[in-house]
Amino acid sequence: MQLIAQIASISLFKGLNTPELEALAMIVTDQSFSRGQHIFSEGDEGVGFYVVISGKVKIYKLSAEGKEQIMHVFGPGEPFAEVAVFAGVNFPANAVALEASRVFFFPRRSFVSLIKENPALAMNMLAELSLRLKKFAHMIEDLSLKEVPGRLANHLLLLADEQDNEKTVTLDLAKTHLASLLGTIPETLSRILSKMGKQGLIESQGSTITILDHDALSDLASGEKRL
Amino acid sequence: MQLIAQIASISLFKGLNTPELEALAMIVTDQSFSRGQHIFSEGDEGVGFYVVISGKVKIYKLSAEGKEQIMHVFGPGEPFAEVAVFAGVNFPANAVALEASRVFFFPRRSFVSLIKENPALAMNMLAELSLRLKKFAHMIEDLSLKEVPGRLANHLLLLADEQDNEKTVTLDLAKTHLASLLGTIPETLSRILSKMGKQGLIESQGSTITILDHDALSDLASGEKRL
DNA sequence: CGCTGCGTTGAGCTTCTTCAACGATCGTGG
DNA sequence: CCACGATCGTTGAAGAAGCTCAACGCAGCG
Repeated sequence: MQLIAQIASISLFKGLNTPELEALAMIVTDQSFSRGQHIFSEGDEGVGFYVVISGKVKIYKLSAEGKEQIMHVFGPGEPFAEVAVFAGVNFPANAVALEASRVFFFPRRSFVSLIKENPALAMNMLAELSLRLKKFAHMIEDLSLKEVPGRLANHLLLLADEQDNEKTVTLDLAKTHLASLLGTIPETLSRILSKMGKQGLIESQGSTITILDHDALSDLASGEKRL
Repeated sequence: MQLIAQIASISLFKGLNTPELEALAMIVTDQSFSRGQHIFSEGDEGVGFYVVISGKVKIYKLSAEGKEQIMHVFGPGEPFAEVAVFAGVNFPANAVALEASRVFFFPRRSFVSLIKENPALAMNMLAELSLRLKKFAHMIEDLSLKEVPGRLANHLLLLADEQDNEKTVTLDLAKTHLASLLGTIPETLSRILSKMGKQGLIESQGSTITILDHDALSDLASGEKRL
């Protein structure tokens, strides 16, 4: 059946055999959300976790004044909200579909019993959480040790790497969202992009950015130079 | 034997039976570090993880200009550097003993095989990593959404809570370190402490701080008010 | 066609950092 | 046991980075 195949294609579940995948198929719920729709809110009871099948989901926090910090944007194949499952706490952030999205939901109780029977699944989950932790550590480092141009440069280089394209990068996020992900606001991002353009580091046209001076971006990203 | 008892008292290993604890005792290395001594550096190969037995260990990152961001300070009973074990990567940060410390080291390979045999251990580790993730998420939120006074207020309230003392709090860290943990510098921290004092929120004498206006601190911590 | 969300730009201001100086404390070696 | 150096904490003055507020063009969509 198609469902099993879809579950098997999730990297978190790789290495599982057919009966195990079937067990997962038994407990999963298939959910769809339209653009802008709320998946859960900070403080909701953490009754399970999700895997993005298609679309894009942002996890974010809001300040008292309404400023948003995006913690993560998840795409197809990526699990989110696992923390609530294993720490046994309420969701510590909000989740919204950035575009029409389909997600699989795995309820906590059933999933925990599966994982207890299944060392491979446990190891996959440990690896996943560890990587997440590493990303967060990097984010903390960026926020406190680098200025916005450095964070942006870093992000652009990462994108170039992911997209296998030395020179031309396509922003996968609206600039407003990118600003929030970098821990700043759209105005600041806009100014810095234009400054980078004037100094010949990049060329920016809409969501397409051409990297003109890779080395200068690297220097910015490592905090060795300033704009 | 004493070693087994010490291992058993580590909360990460709670619920394990005697043979399992003995297996851990077989692979552990007992290490001691004096104040200021280096435990590992960013980029070192992640060959295992640690548990603090006594003393205090700080995990931190350095910027290009030498500014430090403390990611975490671990005390007795707390494990650190697990990420390297499960993500199979090099240490992403530096570790130094803040005072004379004793730590247990568990080598990666042996530990991974133990965890594969042992669902309870896996679940404990998952819970541990999840909590860590939650703390980091909170730190990111603080860094990007709150100003320094808010972060400090938050920290003081947390300490008061931990220390079960509504009014009087003892800083467990040198102010220089506290500043680094809050993502700022000693000068700024000092100014804010004195400002909080002038406004009657706290009274600060060395590392002892008396909370005079709990509500005002709460307002600061949630970002609803300013100093 | 108007509306709404996005992106950009300018001016002013707040917050925080930098640089510098100085007093206090603490541990250590003479 | 004292003296010295090092670390720590504090304070002041100046500067930089980024935020707020406001205005405006532009595109997409209902």
